[in-house]
Amino acid sequence: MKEELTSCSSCLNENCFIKKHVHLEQMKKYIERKRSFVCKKAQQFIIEGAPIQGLYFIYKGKVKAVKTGINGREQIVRLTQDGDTLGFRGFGTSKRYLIGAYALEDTMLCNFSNEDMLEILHNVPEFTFDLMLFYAEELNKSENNIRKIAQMNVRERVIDTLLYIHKKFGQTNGVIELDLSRKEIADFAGTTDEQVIRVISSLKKEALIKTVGKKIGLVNIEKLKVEIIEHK
DNA sequence: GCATTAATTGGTC
DNA sequence: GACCAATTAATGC
Repeated sequence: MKEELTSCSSCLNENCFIKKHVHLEQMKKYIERKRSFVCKKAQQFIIEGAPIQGLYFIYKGKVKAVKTGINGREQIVRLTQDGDTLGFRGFGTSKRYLIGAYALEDTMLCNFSNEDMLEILHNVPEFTFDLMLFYAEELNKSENNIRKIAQMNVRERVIDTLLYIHKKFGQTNGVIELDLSRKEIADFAGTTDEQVIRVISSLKKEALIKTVGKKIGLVNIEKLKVEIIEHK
């Protein structure tokens, strides 16, 4: 992971917490102290259980956050992209990261140290307020995910994750802009890769989706939405 | 082009 | 619906 220069002033991520408050005078000194680096595709930059080294912000790229479960099975708990925040779950209360994080493509990251983050939380109320709203929203999302995994069947869960990654990462040239393996879709939907493959091939037969190599494209989004509408 | 890895399919429990 | 095995497709080097 080599060091790289990313400047907040030229950053285009309007949804980034740091960027949102970069105009505040108190933020200046922290921004100067931030560290940034590039993480290559498939590399891990947060290790579950390792000591917390501050908060990460994605400058550009895509990342999965995972929790390791029983007999080594992984659960993808979050997928993130430009401007998103990582490592906030254990922040403040835990000394160690509660998740692991892997780059899904070459990703440029910004990192603020623990000390700086704590100082920001104490000194910049606008920032703290926004972060609190963010936590509330994230809590709601994760509760929704619990419900989905508990109540939806496999087909519905796969459709749901396809719709989710489609919405979050978009689709160009008819395929979703995110390189997830079938295994990773399974880790997200809480099932196995074989199940995912089976759902994908029946959806393909029904002409609701299409595949180009390992890439997936949604063809009939409305029909897919109808299938899971009662779980919304 | 070969070797490794991922996707797919079929079968068993 | 998970786990296993065999085949085929894709990808790295």
